[in-house]
Amino acid sequence: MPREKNQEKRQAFLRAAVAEIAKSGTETSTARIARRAGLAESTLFTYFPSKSALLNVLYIELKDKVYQALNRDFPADAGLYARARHIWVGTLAWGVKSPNERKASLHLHLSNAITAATRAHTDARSVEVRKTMAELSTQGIFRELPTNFSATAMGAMQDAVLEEIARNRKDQAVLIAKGFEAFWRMCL
Amino acid sequence: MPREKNQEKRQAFLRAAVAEIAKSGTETSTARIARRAGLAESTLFTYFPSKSALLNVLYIELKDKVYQALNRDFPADAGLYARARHIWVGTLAWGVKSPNERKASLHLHLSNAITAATRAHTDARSVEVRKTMAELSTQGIFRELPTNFSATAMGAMQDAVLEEIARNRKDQAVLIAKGFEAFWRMCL
Amino acid sequence: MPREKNQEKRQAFLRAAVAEIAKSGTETSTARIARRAGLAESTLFTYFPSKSALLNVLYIELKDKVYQALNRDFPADAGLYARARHIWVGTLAWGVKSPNERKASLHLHLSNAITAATRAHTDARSVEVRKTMAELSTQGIFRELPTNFSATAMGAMQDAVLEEIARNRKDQAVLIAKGFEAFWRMCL
Amino acid sequence: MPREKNQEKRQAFLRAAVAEIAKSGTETSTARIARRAGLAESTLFTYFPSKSALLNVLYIELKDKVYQALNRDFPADAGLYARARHIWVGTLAWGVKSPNERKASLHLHLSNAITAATRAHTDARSVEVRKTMAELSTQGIFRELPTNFSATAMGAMQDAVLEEIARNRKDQAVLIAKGFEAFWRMCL
DNA sequence: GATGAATGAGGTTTCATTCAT
DNA sequence: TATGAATGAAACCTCATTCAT
Repeated sequence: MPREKNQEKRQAFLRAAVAEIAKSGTETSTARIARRAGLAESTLFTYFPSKSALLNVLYIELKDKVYQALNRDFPADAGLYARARHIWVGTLAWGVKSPNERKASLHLHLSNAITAATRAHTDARSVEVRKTMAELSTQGIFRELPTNFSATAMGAMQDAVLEEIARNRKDQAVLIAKGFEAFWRMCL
Repeated sequence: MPREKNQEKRQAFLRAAVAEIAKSGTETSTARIARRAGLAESTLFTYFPSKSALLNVLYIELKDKVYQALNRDFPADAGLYARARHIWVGTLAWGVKSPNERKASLHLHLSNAITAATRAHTDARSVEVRKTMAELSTQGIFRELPTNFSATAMGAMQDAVLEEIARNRKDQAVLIAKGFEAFWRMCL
Repeated sequence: MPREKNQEKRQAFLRAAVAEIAKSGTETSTARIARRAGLAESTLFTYFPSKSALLNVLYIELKDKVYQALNRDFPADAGLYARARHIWVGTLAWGVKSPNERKASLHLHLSNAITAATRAHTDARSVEVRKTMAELSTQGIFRELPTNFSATAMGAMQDAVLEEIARNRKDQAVLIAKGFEAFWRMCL
Repeated sequence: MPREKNQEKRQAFLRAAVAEIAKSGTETSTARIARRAGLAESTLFTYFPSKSALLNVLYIELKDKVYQALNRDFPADAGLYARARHIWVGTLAWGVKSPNERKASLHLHLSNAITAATRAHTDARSVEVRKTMAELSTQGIFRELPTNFSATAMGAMQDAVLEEIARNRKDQAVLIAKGFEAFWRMCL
C-alpha cells in the first residue's frame, strides 16, 4: 500500500480546496482546486469519489484540527473560568493563524453538501469542550436560557472578535482578552 | 394599466428567490427560481436583466423591510437601553416571522454578486440604528474594543437567539427578552 | 385602409433595419431594430410576417432604389462608353451618398435568408443595365470571357473604388472618374 | 504521446467549421460545428477556449495556407508581370481547389470576432505579395489612384473570375489566364 | 392597430465525472 | 497511479414569435 505518496497528493488537494473555498465558496470548481494543487482534475477523483466527498472530508479534518488543539492541553481539572478561557483563546488562536481554514470552515458549515453524518462525527471530538459549555449554561443569565445557548453565544462572540481582528491587525492579544471579558460578563 | 399584473409576477420571482436562496444559497439556478415561481425561466429575464440584478434588488428589498420596520416607531428620544432594546426586539421579530427572508439575507450578504452600490444603498436606511450602536460602543467593556464591535456582537448574539428559537419554538418572547438581558450585561 | 400611417411605421422599421444591419449584419435582433425604430418589437410583426420577410422586402427596396435612379435618366440611345459610364457613376453616387444602405445591401446579398424569388425579382428592374453590360461583353478581352464577366468585373471594381472612398474621403469625383478609366481600359 | 489524436480532433473541428461557415456564415452555432465534426459540443471547448478563439485560429490557418503557397516558389527576382501573374494564379488555384475555405475566409474577414492581433499576424506572412502590389501601384492608371487600389482591384477581379468558374466549371485555366490579361490591361 | 407580456428553442460555456491508456 | 480526453447535463441568457388586451 503506497500510503506515503498518496497522502501527499491527497493533502495537496485538501490544501488547495481550503484556499479556493475561502476565496470563492464551496461552489468553486474541481478544476480550480486541481489546478491550484498542481495536479490533474481527474486525479482528484482517485482520492475522493466525488466533490461532495472531498467537501465532507475537508470539513471533518478542519474541525478535528481545532478540537485536537483544544484537547491537547485542556485544563480539565481547572475552574470554569480557566476552562472557558482555554476554549476561547484556543479557538481564536486557530482562527487568527489560519484565516483561510476558518473561512473555508464557515462556508462548509453552511453548505448543503455536508451531510448529517459528517456533522455528527464532529460532535464526537468535542466532548470536553461541550462539557464545559454545558457547565457554563448553569451560570447567571444562561440558567434561564436553553442549554445550547452558551455555546452558540460564545461562537457568535468569537466571530465578532475575528471580524475585528481581520479589520484591525494590531493588538490581537488585547482584542482576544477583552473579548473574553465581555463574554464572561454575561456569565456572572 | 398592466402594472398590477406586472408587480404580481415580479413579486412571485422575488418570493421564489427568497425560498430557493434560503434553501440552497445564492448559487441556486434561475431555472429553479422560475420553476418555483410557476413561470418560464426566460420570463425572469423580462423582469430582471440578469441573475445578479435580481439578487441585488432582492437584497435591497429585504434590508429595506427590516429598516423600515425599525425606523417606523424608533424611540429616538428615549434612553440608550430603550433604543438598543428596540433594535434587538425589532430585528428578532422579523427574524422569527420571516426565517427564510433572514436566511436569504445572510446568504446575499456574503455573495460576491452584491455590489458596493447596493451595500451603500442599504447603509442609507440604517442611520438611526447605526447612531445607537455607536453610542453603545462608548459603554462598559465596549469602550476598550473597536467601534464596530458592539454591532457585530449584537448581530452575533441575535444569531444565537434565532438559532435557539429555530430549535425550540416555544417561549420566543422569553428567549428574546432574556437574550437581551445577557447582551445588556456586557454593556454595564 | 389606413395606408398612410402604416407606411410611416413600416418605413421606420426598414430604416432602422438598414442602420442595424450595416452596423452588425443580418444577425442583428428584431429587438434592436424595433428599439432603433422607436416602436415595440411585436409591432414589427404586424408589418412583416417574420424577420426573414423583413429582410427580403428590404433587399428588394434597396436594389429597386438603385435601379430606379439608374433607369430614370438612362441614356439609352447614347454610345456604349456613355451608357457604361452612366451605370458606373450612378451606382457609385448611391454608394457614396448612402453608405449604410450599401453596407446593408452587401450583408443581405450574402444572407441565406434572401430567397431565390427575391433575387429573381431584382433582375427584372435591371433590364437596361443588363443590356448595356451584355454589349460590353462583346468588347476587347471580354469577348474571350463569359458573358457575365463584364458585369461581375464592374461590380468588383466599384467595390474597390468605394472602399478607397471610405478610407479617403477627399476627391470622390476624381476617384470615380479615374476608376472608370481603369475599368474602360479593359474593354479596349 | 497523445499528440497525434489531439491534432486529429482539432483538425476535425477546424474542417467542420470551414464547411459550416462557408454554408451559413460565422454566426453558425458551435453545436452545428461539433455535430458535423462528429464530436460532442463540449469537446470543442477543450480544443478552443471559446468560439471566438476557434474563429481566429481558423482565420490564421486559412490565410497562412494561401501565403505559404504563394511564398514557396515566389519569383522574387522576376519582372513585375511575372510576379503579379504568380500572385494571380496562385490565389486562384487555391480558390478553385478549396472553394469552401475561400468562402469561409471571406466570412471570417468580415467578422467582428477576428481581432486586430489576428489581422496583424496575417500581414506578416504577406510581405512579398504586398511589395509586388505596391510596385503595381506605380504603373499606368494606378499611379493616379490610392496605393491600396491595385490590391483591392486585383482581389475584386479574382472574385469575378471565381464566380465565373463556380458557374461554369470548364476552362478554368483559360478563365484564369484571360482574367489576368484583362487585369493587366489596366496596368499598362 | 399597437403593445407589454410571455415563452420554447436555442445560443455559448462550465462543470463534475468517466474512461482508456 | 495519474492523466488527457471526452462528454451529458445544466448554467445564464437571447431570440423570434404569439397572444391578450
